Amino acid sequence: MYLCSPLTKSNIKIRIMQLSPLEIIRRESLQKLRELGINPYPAEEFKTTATIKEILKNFESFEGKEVVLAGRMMSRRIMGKASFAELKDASGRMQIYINRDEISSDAEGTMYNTVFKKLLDMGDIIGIKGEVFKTKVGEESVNVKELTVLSKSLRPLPVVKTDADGKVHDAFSDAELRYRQRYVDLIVNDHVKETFIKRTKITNSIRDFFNKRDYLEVETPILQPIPGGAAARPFKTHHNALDMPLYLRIANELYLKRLIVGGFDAVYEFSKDFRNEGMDRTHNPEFTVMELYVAYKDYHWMMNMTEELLEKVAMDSNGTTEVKIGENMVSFKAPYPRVPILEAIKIHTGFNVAGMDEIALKEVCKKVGVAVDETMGVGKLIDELFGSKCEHHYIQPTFITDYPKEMSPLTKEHRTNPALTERFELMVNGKELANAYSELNDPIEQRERFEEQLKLTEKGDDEAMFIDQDFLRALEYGMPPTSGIGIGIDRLVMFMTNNSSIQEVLFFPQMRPEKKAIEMSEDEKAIFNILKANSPILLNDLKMQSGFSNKKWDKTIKDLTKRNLAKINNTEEGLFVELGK
RNA sequence: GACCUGGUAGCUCAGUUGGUAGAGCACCUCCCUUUUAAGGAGGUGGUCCUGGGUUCGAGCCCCAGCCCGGUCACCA
Repeated sequence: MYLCSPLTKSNIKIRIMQLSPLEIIRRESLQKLRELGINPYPAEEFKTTATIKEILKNFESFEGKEVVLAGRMMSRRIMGKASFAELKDASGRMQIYINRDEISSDAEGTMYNTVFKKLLDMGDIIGIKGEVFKTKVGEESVNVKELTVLSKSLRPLPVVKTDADGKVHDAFSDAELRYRQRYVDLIVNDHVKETFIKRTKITNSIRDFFNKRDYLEVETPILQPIPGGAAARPFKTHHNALDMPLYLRIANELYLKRLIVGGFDAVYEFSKDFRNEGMDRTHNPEFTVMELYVAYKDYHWMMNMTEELLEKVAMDSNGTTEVKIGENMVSFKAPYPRVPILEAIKIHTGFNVAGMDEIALKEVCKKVGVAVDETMGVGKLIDELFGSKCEHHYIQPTFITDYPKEMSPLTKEHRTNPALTERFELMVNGKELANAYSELNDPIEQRERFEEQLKLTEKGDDEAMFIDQDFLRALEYGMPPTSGIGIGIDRLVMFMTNNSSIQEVLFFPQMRPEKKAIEMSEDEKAIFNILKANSPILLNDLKMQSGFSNKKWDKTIKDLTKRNLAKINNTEEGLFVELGK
């Protein structure tokens, strides 16, 4: 069965055998190209000699010279025997000039009059050979001598125009269409492409920083028998050969620590993690975290490293440490203030909650208007106070340090205060960007912490909590004192590219599936196939050929006509059935 | 999960108290050899998200649903 879905929200439901008029014209053009002996999808390599960016950057050295370019035709201005078009390659856009007498070898000017003007469309991928020149009005252009069809486009692209002032008209801006058809988004929205190029610059910058220090980039399992390292609902799957459940990782922390046990001094991984939870502007079911573990370091060292890293990332991706995020100017220039979480709460609520028990803390929460419930322990209450009363104040990068122990089961106890841990979160623009610890490496305490967590979650949590015995075994062999950090890469990219939605920094954000094609039943297919071969056909003949009973025939033909796949015409010659439009 | 916007031509969008569905661009035909949101003349194109209901009559009103977005809740 032939399926096609026009680029339109109202027709996201996939139509059967229905092409839009624009698509029909393009398919006819495709056929005519073939009839002219032009392969619309040639196999040969097309060797280019330059990119558009190079030409525009060094125009003087290219002017008057011959170049070969390939790209997508984004617009056309046809003026009789000559035309201008816009060619877009991976590096940029430039104008090309096409003259009938230059590109056509025959007297009829077939290449120009028929191929270029009639059979090519906006969106087609072409190759050109020609001479670089400047037009009368000073636009850098290529005077085309040879035109090659490299790939015919069968669907019309959205038409986006930019005027002389740089103002964009009729922008392709519908978020749903942009995310579902990111390829179209990337073709017509240059700034979208820039975002993703910047994303790669950011990850390259981080890799460069770590590799220069001889930190080892590693890969650890995505399929894990025990989803550890964080508390979140995992995606569950099943391994057939082993007949056992497996989980997509929610974090890679416990595996990286095993590698530190194994004797690597510093390992890092860009980890695609998966969490089976809600989706919103800042959460996608799969997302990227960069985790780094360095032996013989503590969280103070990690803060210094983080400052240095982010300053470099800002420079490498934006060329400056001052980055505009929403309405705020944020400076990634080191150093960043360090504020203990209890200090932050004191500053923003006026209450010193240090040493308070659960009852006293709940009292404070009530006074400052933070909702509480029975399941909340000391750690959760402090976290809640910080989250709702303090977090949003930290626009400039700030390390919030020394979180309560209860909230941090993988973190080493604070060297001077046993109620706290050696942990920091880096806040930027009022949101968490990174989370780091002096890692807990006491295997006995680690086991106890896991068991405490188990008790906490038993209170009324639907998230299954497992104790990873193998991880504990590894710790029992001895892990050096280590500091680790996780940086939310999607969030970092959002900051550096000034996007407020995670979907803008993921090529293919998760979406609900488009509506399924309406499948034809076997009976409908049978009728439809007869009809396809003979349309129009006398209704009685069609019925005879189908061999269906009266009832079956009636139902099937009614379903087909209802969906416009078939049409019944009452004429003087009799009742005819023909293919629907 | 709750609430709020929205869904109309290929794209971006109008659409009055409920009375024959509109514009710009794109597309098609014609003119045009340095234009640039090219221009001029003419034309084609619609499951008004889906399904019910009210009505003589629904793009518009009512009910249910679908999908995007936003806000909140949830989320180490």
